[in-house]
Amino acid sequence: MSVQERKERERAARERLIVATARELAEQQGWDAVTTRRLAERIEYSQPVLYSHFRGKREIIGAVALEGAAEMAAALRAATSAANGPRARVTALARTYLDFAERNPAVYDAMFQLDGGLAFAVDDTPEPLKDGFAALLESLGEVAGDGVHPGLFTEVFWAALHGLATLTRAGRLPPAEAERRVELLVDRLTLV
Amino acid sequence: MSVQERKERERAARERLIVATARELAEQQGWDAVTTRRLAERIEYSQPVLYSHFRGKREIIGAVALEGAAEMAAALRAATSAANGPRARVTALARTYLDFAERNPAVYDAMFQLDGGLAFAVDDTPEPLKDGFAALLESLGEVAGDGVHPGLFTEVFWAALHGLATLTRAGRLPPAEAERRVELLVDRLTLV
DNA sequence: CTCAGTTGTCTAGCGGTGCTAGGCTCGGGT
DNA sequence: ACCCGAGCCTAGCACCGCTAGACAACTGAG
Repeated sequence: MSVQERKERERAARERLIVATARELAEQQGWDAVTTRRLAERIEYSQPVLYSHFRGKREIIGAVALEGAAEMAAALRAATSAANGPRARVTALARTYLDFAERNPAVYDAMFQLDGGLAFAVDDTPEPLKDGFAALLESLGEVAGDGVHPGLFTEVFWAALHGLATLTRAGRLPPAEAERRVELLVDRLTLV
Repeated sequence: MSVQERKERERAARERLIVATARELAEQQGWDAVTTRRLAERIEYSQPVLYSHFRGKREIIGAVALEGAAEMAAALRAATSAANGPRARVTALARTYLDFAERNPAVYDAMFQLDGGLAFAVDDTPEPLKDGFAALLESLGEVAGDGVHPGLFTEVFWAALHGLATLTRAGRLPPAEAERRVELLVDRLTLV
């Protein structure tokens, strides 16, 4: 039976290699450069091997997105747990979110711009995505204000962060004033 | 000279036809379905004709985006001019913005999600785009609050709207509570 | 009225894409 | 020792954006 186990381990390792390589290639040259041929060449296998792990390119993007969601959730929790008081936590959260988006543009795209075939905001949403939202909710729920549903508030705050992240990166907003926009957003949206 | 003028008119008409057809096809079946072949077939010309009007597909997307920006600016101005008082204007603005994004998803994508080769937030930004931002600024500048730069406030508010629009349409936010999110956003961000 | 030249359009094709059918090789179980 | 199936690759499909080059039609000069 050990042979089979070894094969499964190797298979799992190769799957991680595919996802890591796709992510790396996307960060280096953008998602347009992540073609099945190039990806296959980089992992030193032929194209069809990719399809024995994933249904298609979309699923590979989805796998990168899930990896990114887990990382982002961890980053957000690390930042907020190091801050004192609700207000400071929210500021740290916002900065960390935008920082993550700026430092990992390809991963951020996989999560929110591209079609990775992932289900959001429904029952069978993958765990990392739910957990990412939960990480936001933990800090933002504190400052929603009385009578405001924490989930709804989190959605609105998140949408604002997402808008800032995407518009800035797409050149729709000048990057110079980014920090002042964050301050304004936190100032206005949070109570306390 | 009249012959030349007629040809120019026909040429301009055909260019409008290309843009209108691209937009229609994108709204019907998504931008993925807007291929140069299909587009050429719909306008009943061969592919190369497209390239005598536009440098490439990107420019066609850009043309749809400009058309959309002009329409959106007009819609925003119509909505805000019909509302009484700064606060009501902002609410009307937000609703109209999100409504436009929902009703014209392909056009909204052309404006803000896809690469239409357009320059934003710089000197040689095309007029319709500047005007769209101006339409936002007219109503939002009123409620920025003392000491807050109207342009900066407009950028933040716009980012929030953009985030709501894109996340909702991508299935990242449940559509049911959309109206309550707008109310919350306007409540918190606007002073007065 | 003829004819050269320009203008406009088309056919055909290049190099790329995501994806898959079918054959080959090689290792494991009997 | 042999057979068989898993695993991988080569080759190819249909499509993509884009373009070179041939051809037709119209313009304007003689």
